[in-house]
Amino acid sequence: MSRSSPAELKALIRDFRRDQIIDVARRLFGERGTIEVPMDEIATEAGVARSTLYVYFANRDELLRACLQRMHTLLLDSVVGSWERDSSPVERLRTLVLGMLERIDDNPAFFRLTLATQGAPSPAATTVGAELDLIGLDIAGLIRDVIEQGTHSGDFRLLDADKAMTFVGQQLYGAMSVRAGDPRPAPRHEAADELCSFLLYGLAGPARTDMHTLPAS
Amino acid sequence: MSRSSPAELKALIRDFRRDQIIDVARRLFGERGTIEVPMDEIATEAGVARSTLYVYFANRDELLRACLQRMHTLLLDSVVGSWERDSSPVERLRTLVLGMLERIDDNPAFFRLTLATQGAPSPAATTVGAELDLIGLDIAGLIRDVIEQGTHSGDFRLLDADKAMTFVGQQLYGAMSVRAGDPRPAPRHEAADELCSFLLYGLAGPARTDMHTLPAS
DNA sequence: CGGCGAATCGGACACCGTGTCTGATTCACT
DNA sequence: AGTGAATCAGACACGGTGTCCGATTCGCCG
Repeated sequence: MSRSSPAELKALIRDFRRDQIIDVARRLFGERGTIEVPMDEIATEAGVARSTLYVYFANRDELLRACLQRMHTLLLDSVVGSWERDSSPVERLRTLVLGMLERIDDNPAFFRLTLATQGAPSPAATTVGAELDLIGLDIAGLIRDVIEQGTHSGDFRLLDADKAMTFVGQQLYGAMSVRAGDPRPAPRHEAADELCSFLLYGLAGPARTDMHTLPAS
Repeated sequence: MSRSSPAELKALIRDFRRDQIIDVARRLFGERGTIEVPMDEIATEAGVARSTLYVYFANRDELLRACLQRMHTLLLDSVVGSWERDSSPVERLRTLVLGMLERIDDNPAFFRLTLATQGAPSPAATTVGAELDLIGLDIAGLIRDVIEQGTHSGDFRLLDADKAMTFVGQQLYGAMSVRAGDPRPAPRHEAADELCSFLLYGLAGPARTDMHTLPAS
Protein backbone atom coordinates (compact mmCIF):
# COMPACT_ATOMS: atom_id res chain seq x y z
CA MET A 1 0.00 0.00 0.00
CA SER A 2 2.93 2.26 0.53
CA ARG A 3 4.03 1.69 -3.04
CA SER A 4 0.89 2.73 -4.87
CA SER A 5 -0.30 5.42 -2.53
CA PRO A 6 2.01 8.36 -3.01
CA ALA A 7 1.63 8.65 -6.75
CA GLU A 8 -1.93 7.46 -7.06
CA LEU A 9 -3.19 9.42 -4.12
CA LYS A 10 -1.69 12.51 -5.59
CA ALA A 11 -3.55 11.87 -8.82
CA LEU A 12 -6.75 11.26 -6.89
CA ILE A 13 -6.46 14.53 -5.03
CA ARG A 14 -5.73 16.27 -8.26
CA ASP A 15 -8.81 14.84 -9.88
CA PHE A 16 -10.87 15.71 -6.89
CA ARG A 17 -9.78 19.32 -6.99
CA ARG A 18 -10.39 19.40 -10.69
CA ASP A 19 -13.90 18.10 -10.31
CA GLN A 20 -14.58 20.55 -7.56
CA ILE A 21 -13.53 23.43 -9.75
CA ILE A 22 -15.52 22.10 -12.67
CA ASP A 23 -18.65 21.88 -10.57
CA VAL A 24 -18.34 25.45 -9.46
CA ALA A 25 -17.64 26.63 -12.99
CA ARG A 26 -20.57 24.68 -14.33
CA ARG A 27 -22.87 26.32 -11.86
CA LEU A 28 -21.58 29.83 -12.42
CA PHE A 29 -21.45 29.49 -16.18
CA GLY A 30 -24.98 28.26 -16.10
CA GLU A 31 -26.20 31.07 -13.91
CA ARG A 32 -24.70 33.96 -15.76
CA GLY A 33 -23.28 32.78 -19.07
CA THR A 34 -19.81 31.83 -20.13
CA ILE A 35 -18.30 35.21 -20.78
CA GLU A 36 -19.95 36.93 -17.87
CA VAL A 37 -18.08 35.03 -15.20
CA PRO A 38 -14.51 36.17 -14.53
CA MET A 39 -11.93 33.58 -13.66
CA ASP A 40 -11.43 35.40 -10.37
CA GLU A 41 -14.91 34.53 -9.29
CA ILE A 42 -14.64 30.89 -10.19
CA ALA A 43 -11.43 30.69 -8.23
CA THR A 44 -12.85 32.45 -5.18
CA GLU A 45 -16.03 30.42 -5.24
CA ALA A 46 -14.03 27.22 -5.54
CA GLY A 47 -11.79 28.32 -2.71
CA VAL A 48 -8.55 28.44 -4.64
CA ALA A 49 -6.28 31.15 -5.89
CA ARG A 50 -6.68 32.35 -9.43
CA SER A 51 -3.19 31.23 -10.26
CA THR A 52 -4.03 27.74 -9.05
CA LEU A 53 -6.87 27.67 -11.51
CA TYR A 54 -4.37 28.02 -14.30
CA VAL A 55 -2.47 25.07 -12.95
CA TYR A 56 -5.45 22.86 -13.59
CA PHE A 57 -6.77 24.47 -16.75
CA ALA A 58 -4.65 26.16 -19.34
CA ASN A 59 -7.26 28.79 -20.01
CA ARG A 60 -10.91 29.68 -19.86
CA ASP A 61 -11.81 27.61 -22.89
CA GLU A 62 -10.27 24.48 -21.57
CA LEU A 63 -12.21 24.90 -18.38
CA LEU A 64 -15.39 25.24 -20.35
CA ARG A 65 -14.45 22.22 -22.36
CA ALA A 66 -13.98 20.24 -19.16
CA CYS A 67 -17.45 21.33 -18.05
CA LEU A 68 -18.95 20.05 -21.27
CA GLN A 69 -17.07 16.81 -20.98
CA ARG A 70 -18.56 16.31 -17.56
CA MET A 71 -22.05 16.90 -18.89
CA HIS A 72 -21.25 14.42 -21.61
CA THR A 73 -20.54 11.61 -19.19
CA LEU A 74 -23.46 12.52 -16.97
CA LEU A 75 -25.76 12.50 -19.95
CA LEU A 76 -24.65 9.12 -21.18
CA ASP A 77 -24.82 7.67 -17.70
CA SER A 78 -28.39 8.87 -17.39
CA VAL A 79 -29.39 7.03 -20.49
CA VAL A 80 -27.23 3.97 -20.62
CA GLY A 81 -28.08 2.99 -17.07
CA SER A 82 -31.68 2.11 -17.86
CA TRP A 83 -30.92 1.38 -21.46
CA GLU A 84 -30.00 -2.23 -21.12
CA ARG A 85 -33.01 -3.13 -19.03
CA ASP A 86 -35.48 -1.97 -21.64
CA SER A 87 -36.29 -4.14 -24.55
CA SER A 88 -38.97 -2.64 -26.76
CA PRO A 89 -37.97 0.26 -28.97
CA VAL A 90 -40.77 2.36 -27.55
CA GLU A 91 -39.48 1.85 -24.05
CA ARG A 92 -35.98 2.67 -25.12
CA LEU A 93 -37.09 5.78 -26.90
CA ARG A 94 -38.76 6.92 -23.75
CA THR A 95 -35.69 6.10 -21.70
CA LEU A 96 -33.62 8.13 -24.07
CA VAL A 97 -35.90 11.12 -23.93
CA LEU A 98 -36.32 10.89 -20.19
CA GLY A 99 -32.59 10.66 -19.65
CA MET A 100 -31.98 13.82 -21.57
CA LEU A 101 -34.73 15.67 -19.77
CA GLU A 102 -33.24 14.61 -16.46
CA ARG A 103 -29.91 15.97 -17.50
CA ILE A 104 -31.49 19.26 -18.48
CA ASP A 105 -33.35 19.59 -15.23
CA ASP A 106 -30.18 18.88 -13.36
CA ASN A 107 -28.75 22.16 -14.49
CA PRO A 108 -30.94 23.84 -17.10
CA ALA A 109 -28.93 26.99 -17.20
CA PHE A 110 -25.74 25.25 -18.07
CA PHE A 111 -27.51 23.11 -20.57
CA ARG A 112 -28.89 26.16 -22.28
CA LEU A 113 -25.37 27.41 -22.42
CA THR A 114 -24.18 24.13 -23.81
CA LEU A 115 -26.55 24.38 -26.71
CA ALA A 116 -25.59 27.99 -27.10
CA THR A 117 -21.88 27.37 -27.27
CA GLN A 118 -22.67 24.94 -30.01
CA GLY A 119 -23.34 27.63 -32.53
CA ALA A 120 -20.56 30.06 -31.81
CA PRO A 121 -17.79 29.65 -34.35
CA SER A 122 -14.46 30.70 -32.90
CA PRO A 123 -11.05 29.35 -32.14
CA ALA A 124 -12.47 28.88 -28.69
CA ALA A 125 -15.51 26.98 -29.84
CA THR A 126 -13.45 24.84 -32.14
CA THR A 127 -11.94 23.05 -29.22
CA VAL A 128 -15.22 23.14 -27.43
CA GLY A 129 -17.16 22.18 -30.51
CA ALA A 130 -15.34 18.88 -30.78
CA GLU A 131 -16.63 17.93 -27.38
CA LEU A 132 -20.14 18.93 -28.31
CA ASP A 133 -20.01 16.91 -31.49
CA LEU A 134 -19.06 13.86 -29.50
CA ILE A 135 -22.16 14.21 -27.39
CA GLY A 136 -24.26 14.63 -30.49
CA LEU A 137 -22.75 11.56 -32.11
CA ASP A 138 -23.38 9.42 -29.09
CA ILE A 139 -26.99 10.43 -28.93
CA ALA A 140 -27.40 10.08 -32.65
CA GLY A 141 -26.10 6.55 -32.38
CA LEU A 142 -28.61 5.69 -29.71
CA ILE A 143 -31.44 7.18 -31.72
CA ARG A 144 -30.36 5.21 -34.73
CA ASP A 145 -30.33 1.98 -32.78
CA VAL A 146 -33.84 2.59 -31.55
CA ILE A 147 -35.13 3.36 -35.00
CA GLU A 148 -33.54 0.35 -36.60
CA GLN A 149 -34.81 -1.87 -33.86
CA GLY A 150 -38.25 -0.35 -34.20
CA THR A 151 -38.56 -0.64 -37.94
CA HIS A 152 -37.18 -4.13 -37.77
CA SER A 153 -39.60 -5.30 -35.11
CA GLY A 154 -42.47 -3.63 -36.89
CA ASP A 155 -43.23 -1.25 -34.06
CA PHE A 156 -42.44 1.70 -36.30
CA ARG A 157 -43.52 2.53 -39.78
CA LEU A 158 -41.06 1.78 -42.51
CA LEU A 159 -38.88 4.74 -43.18
CA ASP A 160 -35.40 5.71 -44.09
CA ALA A 161 -33.33 5.26 -40.95
CA ASP A 162 -31.02 8.17 -41.66
CA LYS A 163 -33.74 10.68 -42.24
CA ALA A 164 -35.78 9.44 -39.34
CA MET A 165 -32.76 9.76 -37.14
CA THR A 166 -32.18 13.29 -38.30
CA PHE A 167 -35.74 14.34 -37.64
CA VAL A 168 -35.95 12.69 -34.26
CA GLY A 169 -32.65 14.30 -33.38
CA GLN A 170 -33.92 17.68 -34.46
CA GLN A 171 -37.07 17.31 -32.44
CA LEU A 172 -35.06 16.28 -29.40
CA TYR A 173 -32.69 19.16 -29.90
CA GLY A 174 -35.54 21.61 -30.19
CA ALA A 175 -37.39 20.15 -27.25
CA MET A 176 -34.33 20.35 -25.06
CA SER A 177 -33.63 23.90 -26.05
CA VAL A 178 -37.14 24.94 -25.30
CA ARG A 179 -37.23 23.12 -21.99
CA ALA A 180 -33.89 24.50 -20.97
CA GLY A 181 -35.25 27.98 -21.48
CA ASP A 182 -38.59 27.34 -19.87
CA PRO A 183 -38.81 28.88 -16.38
CA ARG A 184 -41.56 26.47 -15.37
CA PRO A 185 -41.14 23.31 -17.41
CA ALA A 186 -43.76 20.60 -17.35
CA PRO A 187 -43.18 17.60 -15.06
CA ARG A 188 -40.46 15.48 -16.51
CA HIS A 189 -42.34 12.24 -17.06
CA GLU A 190 -45.30 14.02 -18.53
CA ALA A 191 -43.10 15.94 -20.89
CA ALA A 192 -41.32 12.76 -21.90
CA ASP A 193 -44.61 11.04 -22.61
CA GLU A 194 -45.89 13.87 -24.73
CA LEU A 195 -42.70 14.15 -26.65
CA CYS A 196 -42.56 10.42 -27.27
CA SER A 197 -46.15 10.45 -28.29
CA PHE A 198 -45.47 13.12 -30.86
CA LEU A 199 -42.45 11.27 -32.14
CA LEU A 200 -44.39 8.04 -32.33
CA TYR A 201 -47.27 9.53 -34.18
CA GLY A 202 -44.74 10.16 -36.82
CA LEU A 203 -42.88 6.95 -36.35
CA ALA A 204 -45.66 4.50 -35.63
CA GLY A 205 -47.99 5.95 -38.19
CA PRO A 206 -51.71 5.57 -37.64
CA ALA A 207 -53.29 7.94 -35.22
CA ARG A 208 -53.74 6.82 -31.66
CA THR A 209 -56.89 7.23 -29.69
CA ASP A 210 -56.15 9.80 -27.01
CA MET A 211 -58.09 12.85 -27.98
CA HIS A 212 -61.39 13.05 -29.76
CA THR A 213 -62.74 16.22 -28.32
CA LEU A 214 -63.50 18.33 -31.34
CA PRO A 215 -66.39 17.64 -33.65
CA ALA A 216 -65.34 16.61 -37.11
CA SER A 217 -67.02 19.82 -38.25
CA MET B 1 -38.22 70.08 -51.79
CA SER B 2 -35.93 72.34 -49.84
CA ARG B 3 -38.21 72.15 -46.82
CA SER B 4 -38.48 68.45 -46.34
CA SER B 5 -35.07 67.48 -47.62
CA PRO B 6 -32.61 68.70 -45.04
CA ALA B 7 -34.10 66.91 -42.08
CA GLU B 8 -35.40 63.87 -43.87
CA LEU B 9 -32.37 63.41 -46.01
CA LYS B 10 -30.23 63.53 -42.95
CA ALA B 11 -32.30 60.78 -41.41
CA LEU B 12 -32.03 58.76 -44.59
CA ILE B 13 -28.29 59.02 -44.68
CA ARG B 14 -28.17 58.09 -41.06
CA ASP B 15 -30.25 55.01 -41.66
CA PHE B 16 -28.16 54.09 -44.63
CA ARG B 17 -24.97 54.27 -42.63
CA ARG B 18 -26.58 52.30 -39.88
CA ASP B 19 -27.64 49.56 -42.22
CA GLN B 20 -24.23 49.46 -43.78
CA ILE B 21 -22.63 48.95 -40.40
CA ILE B 22 -25.19 46.35 -39.45
CA ASP B 23 -24.52 44.38 -42.59
CA VAL B 24 -20.80 44.32 -41.93
CA ALA B 25 -21.35 43.35 -38.32
CA ARG B 26 -23.78 40.65 -39.31
CA ARG B 27 -21.25 39.14 -41.64
CA LEU B 28 -18.34 39.32 -39.22
CA PHE B 29 -20.36 38.09 -36.27
CA GLY B 30 -21.48 35.23 -38.42
CA GLU B 31 -18.00 34.36 -39.57
CA ARG B 32 -16.24 34.38 -36.26
CA GLY B 33 -18.76 34.66 -33.46
CA THR B 34 -19.99 37.57 -31.42
CA ILE B 35 -17.24 37.92 -28.91
CA GLU B 36 -14.43 37.17 -31.29
CA VAL B 37 -14.86 40.29 -33.38
CA PRO B 38 -13.47 43.50 -31.88
CA MET B 39 -15.31 46.73 -32.51
CA ASP B 40 -12.20 48.02 -34.20
CA GLU B 41 -12.55 45.49 -36.94
CA ILE B 42 -16.21 46.18 -37.56
CA ALA B 43 -15.43 49.86 -37.80
CA THR B 44 -12.52 49.36 -40.18
CA GLU B 45 -14.42 46.90 -42.31
CA ALA B 46 -17.35 49.27 -42.49
CA GLY B 47 -15.05 52.14 -43.35
CA VAL B 48 -15.75 54.29 -40.33
CA ALA B 49 -13.85 55.28 -37.25
CA ARG B 50 -14.38 53.32 -34.09
CA SER B 51 -15.67 56.39 -32.35
CA THR B 52 -18.25 56.82 -35.08
CA LEU B 53 -19.51 53.35 -34.36
CA TYR B 54 -20.39 54.47 -30.89
CA VAL B 55 -22.38 57.33 -32.34
CA TYR B 56 -24.70 54.86 -33.99
CA PHE B 57 -24.73 52.13 -31.39
CA ALA B 58 -24.36 52.69 -27.69
CA ASN B 59 -22.36 49.50 -27.26
CA ARG B 60 -21.59 46.12 -28.63
CA ASP B 61 -24.81 44.57 -27.40
CA GLU B 62 -26.98 47.15 -29.03
CA LEU B 63 -25.19 46.54 -32.29
CA LEU B 64 -25.85 42.85 -31.95
CA ARG B 65 -29.43 43.61 -31.12
CA ALA B 66 -29.74 45.67 -34.27
CA CYS B 67 -28.36 42.77 -36.27
CA LEU B 68 -31.00 40.47 -34.85
CA GLN B 69 -33.71 43.00 -35.52
CA ARG B 70 -32.64 43.06 -39.12
CA MET B 71 -32.82 39.29 -39.34
CA HIS B 72 -36.25 39.53 -37.78
CA THR B 73 -37.64 41.73 -40.52
CA LEU B 74 -35.93 39.76 -43.26
CA LEU B 75 -37.36 36.57 -41.88
CA LEU B 76 -40.88 37.85 -41.67
CA ASP B 77 -40.67 39.36 -45.13
CA SER B 78 -39.59 36.01 -46.49
CA VAL B 79 -42.63 34.36 -45.10
CA VAL B 80 -45.39 36.92 -45.22
CA GLY B 81 -44.71 37.72 -48.85
CA SER B 82 -45.94 34.40 -50.13
CA TRP B 83 -48.18 33.88 -47.16
CA GLU B 84 -51.23 35.67 -48.42
CA ARG B 85 -51.20 33.94 -51.76
CA ASP B 86 -51.42 30.50 -50.26
CA SER B 87 -54.70 29.18 -49.04
CA SER B 88 -54.40 25.61 -47.87
CA PRO B 89 -52.76 25.02 -44.51
CA VAL B 90 -50.37 22.54 -46.09
CA GLU B 91 -49.20 25.14 -48.58
CA ARG B 92 -48.81 27.68 -45.84
CA LEU B 93 -46.85 25.32 -43.70
CA ARG B 94 -44.50 24.75 -46.56
CA THR B 95 -44.21 28.46 -47.20
CA LEU B 96 -43.35 28.98 -43.59
CA VAL B 97 -40.70 26.30 -43.57
CA LEU B 98 -39.26 27.39 -46.86
CA GLY B 99 -39.08 31.00 -45.79
CA MET B 100 -37.08 30.11 -42.74
CA LEU B 101 -34.73 27.91 -44.70
CA GLU B 102 -34.15 30.74 -47.14
CA ARG B 103 -33.27 33.02 -44.32
CA ILE B 104 -30.82 30.50 -42.93
CA ASP B 105 -29.13 29.97 -46.25
CA ASP B 106 -28.80 33.70 -46.64
CA ASN B 107 -26.34 33.82 -43.80
CA PRO B 108 -26.05 30.50 -42.02
CA ALA B 109 -23.22 31.54 -39.79
CA PHE B 110 -25.06 34.48 -38.40
CA PHE B 111 -28.16 32.42 -37.97
CA ARG B 112 -26.23 29.85 -36.03
CA LEU B 113 -25.04 32.64 -33.87
CA THR B 114 -28.56 33.91 -33.46
CA LEU B 115 -29.71 30.62 -32.10
CA ALA B 116 -26.65 30.53 -29.94
CA THR B 117 -27.20 33.93 -28.39
CA GLN B 118 -30.61 32.66 -27.51
CA GLY B 119 -29.40 30.58 -24.64
CA ALA B 120 -26.79 32.74 -23.03
CA PRO B 121 -28.16 34.38 -19.92
CA SER B 122 -26.47 37.69 -19.27
CA PRO B 123 -27.23 41.35 -18.99
CA ALA B 124 -26.15 41.40 -22.61
CA ALA B 125 -28.47 38.65 -23.70
CA THR B 126 -31.34 40.13 -21.76
CA THR B 127 -31.60 42.99 -24.17
CA VAL B 128 -30.82 40.72 -27.03
CA GLY B 129 -33.10 38.01 -25.76
CA ALA B 130 -36.08 40.31 -25.98
CA GLU B 131 -35.51 40.70 -29.69
CA LEU B 132 -35.17 36.97 -30.10
CA ASP B 133 -38.36 36.37 -28.20
CA LEU B 134 -40.17 38.70 -30.55
CA ILE B 135 -39.06 36.66 -33.52
CA GLY B 136 -40.10 33.49 -31.76
CA LEU B 137 -43.49 34.91 -30.97
CA ASP B 138 -44.11 35.97 -34.53
CA ILE B 139 -43.22 32.56 -35.84
CA ALA B 140 -45.21 30.87 -33.14
CA GLY B 141 -48.19 32.95 -34.14
CA LEU B 142 -47.87 31.89 -37.75
CA ILE B 143 -47.54 28.26 -36.77
CA ARG B 144 -50.58 28.53 -34.60
CA ASP B 145 -52.60 30.03 -37.41
CA VAL B 146 -51.66 27.21 -39.71
CA ILE B 147 -52.55 24.58 -37.18
CA GLU B 148 -55.89 26.10 -36.32
CA GLN B 149 -56.70 26.49 -39.97
CA GLY B 150 -55.62 22.93 -40.63
CA THR B 151 -57.55 21.29 -37.82
CA HIS B 152 -60.57 23.38 -38.67
CA SER B 153 -60.51 22.49 -42.34
CA GLY B 154 -59.93 18.86 -41.52
CA ASP B 155 -56.57 18.70 -43.24
CA PHE B 156 -54.89 17.90 -39.94
CA ARG B 157 -55.75 15.46 -37.25
CA LEU B 158 -57.50 16.80 -34.25
CA LEU B 159 -55.07 17.80 -31.61
CA ASP B 160 -54.44 20.36 -28.97
CA ALA B 161 -53.38 23.50 -30.79
CA ASP B 162 -51.00 24.64 -28.09
CA LYS B 163 -49.10 21.41 -27.87
CA ALA B 164 -49.03 20.96 -31.61
CA MET B 165 -47.63 24.46 -31.93
CA THR B 166 -44.96 23.72 -29.40
CA PHE B 167 -43.88 20.54 -31.13
CA VAL B 168 -43.89 22.04 -34.58
CA GLY B 169 -41.93 24.96 -33.22
CA GLN B 170 -39.41 22.65 -31.61
CA GLN B 171 -39.04 20.67 -34.79
CA LEU B 172 -38.48 23.83 -36.76
CA TYR B 173 -36.03 25.11 -34.23
CA GLY B 174 -34.07 21.91 -34.30
CA ALA B 175 -34.14 21.69 -38.05
CA MET B 176 -32.89 25.23 -38.41
CA SER B 177 -30.12 24.69 -35.92
CA VAL B 178 -28.96 21.59 -37.69
CA ARG B 179 -29.15 23.15 -41.11
CA ALA B 180 -27.33 26.25 -39.95
CA GLY B 181 -24.49 24.05 -38.79
CA ASP B 182 -24.47 21.83 -41.83
CA PRO B 183 -21.57 22.63 -44.16
CA ARG B 184 -23.37 21.06 -47.14
CA PRO B 185 -27.09 21.36 -46.49
CA ALA B 186 -29.59 19.62 -48.74
CA PRO B 187 -31.24 21.68 -51.48
CA ARG B 188 -33.69 24.05 -49.93
CA HIS B 189 -36.90 22.88 -51.55
CA GLU B 190 -36.07 19.28 -50.98
CA ALA B 191 -35.31 19.92 -47.35
CA ALA B 192 -38.54 21.85 -46.96
CA ASP B 193 -40.52 19.01 -48.50
CA GLU B 194 -38.99 16.43 -46.26
CA LEU B 195 -39.46 18.50 -43.16
CA CYS B 196 -43.07 19.24 -44.03
CA SER B 197 -43.63 15.63 -44.77
CA PHE B 198 -42.36 14.66 -41.37
CA LEU B 199 -44.47 17.29 -39.70
CA LEU B 200 -47.53 16.23 -41.64
CA TYR B 201 -47.16 12.61 -40.83
CA GLY B 202 -47.65 13.73 -37.32
CA LEU B 203 -50.19 16.34 -38.12
CA ALA B 204 -52.16 14.67 -40.87
CA GLY B 205 -52.20 11.31 -39.21
CA PRO B 206 -52.51 8.26 -41.43
CA ALA B 207 -49.38 7.20 -43.22
CA ARG B 208 -48.83 8.37 -46.74
CA THR B 209 -47.71 6.14 -49.53
CA ASP B 210 -44.19 7.21 -50.37
CA MET B 211 -41.99 4.40 -49.21
CA HIS B 212 -42.73 0.74 -49.04
CA THR B 213 -39.32 -0.67 -49.59
CA LEU B 214 -38.77 -2.94 -46.65
CA PRO B 215 -40.52 -6.26 -46.18
CA ALA B 216 -42.85 -6.32 -43.22
CA SER B 217 -40.58 -9.02 -41.85
C1' DC C 1 12.74 17.59 15.25
C1' DG C 2 14.47 19.63 10.96
C1' DG C 3 14.33 19.85 6.43
C1' DC C 4 12.69 18.67 1.63
C1' DG C 5 9.48 19.14 -2.09
C1' DA C 6 5.12 19.82 -4.06
C1' DA C 7 1.10 22.33 -4.06
C1' DT C 8 -0.73 26.63 -3.20
C1' DC C 9 -0.91 31.41 -2.60
C1' DG C 10 -1.02 36.35 -3.54
C1' DG C 11 0.17 39.77 -6.13
C1' DA C 12 2.69 42.23 -9.92
C1' DC C 13 2.87 42.35 -14.71
C1' DA C 14 1.98 43.09 -19.88
C1' DC C 15 -1.58 42.75 -23.07
C1' DC C 16 -5.91 43.55 -25.23
C1' DG C 17 -10.67 45.16 -25.90
C1' DT C 18 -14.25 48.40 -24.29
C1' DG C 19 -16.47 52.64 -23.89
C1' DT C 20 -15.71 57.78 -23.10
C1' DC C 21 -14.11 62.02 -24.37
C1' DT C 22 -11.92 65.82 -26.90
C1' DG C 23 -10.11 68.67 -30.22
C1' DA C 24 -9.05 68.70 -35.14
C1' DT C 25 -10.88 67.96 -39.82
C1' DT C 26 -13.96 67.27 -43.47
C1' DC C 27 -18.05 68.29 -46.02
C1' DA C 28 -22.60 70.14 -47.51
C1' DC C 29 -25.27 73.80 -47.75
C1' DT C 30 -26.06 79.02 -47.72
C1' DA D 1 -16.28 82.56 -46.98
C1' DG D 2 -18.90 80.78 -43.02
C1' DT D 3 -21.53 77.75 -40.22
C1' DG D 4 -22.84 73.44 -38.20
C1' DA D 5 -23.07 68.66 -38.22
C1' DA D 6 -20.82 64.50 -39.04
C1' DT D 7 -16.59 62.27 -38.87
C1' DC D 8 -12.08 61.38 -37.55
C1' DA D 9 -7.81 60.09 -34.87
C1' DG D 10 -6.22 59.22 -30.81
C1' DA D 11 -5.69 59.47 -25.69
C1' DC D 12 -7.65 57.70 -21.62
C1' DA D 13 -9.39 54.76 -17.59
C1' DC D 14 -11.16 50.49 -16.64
C1' DG D 15 -11.53 45.60 -16.31
C1' DG D 16 -10.41 40.86 -17.52
C1' DT D 17 -6.81 37.48 -19.15
C1' DG D 18 -2.89 34.75 -18.87
C1' DT D 19 2.07 34.69 -17.15
C1' DC D 20 5.38 34.75 -13.83
C1' DC D 21 7.76 34.56 -9.46
C1' DG D 22 8.82 34.76 -4.65
C1' DA D 23 6.67 33.60 -0.28
C1' DT D 24 4.02 30.29 2.35
C1' DT D 25 1.83 26.23 3.71
C1' DC D 26 1.69 21.35 4.50
C1' DG D 27 2.63 16.39 4.30
C1' DC D 28 6.16 13.30 4.59
C1' DC D 29 10.61 11.10 5.45
C1' DG D 30 14.99 10.67 7.51
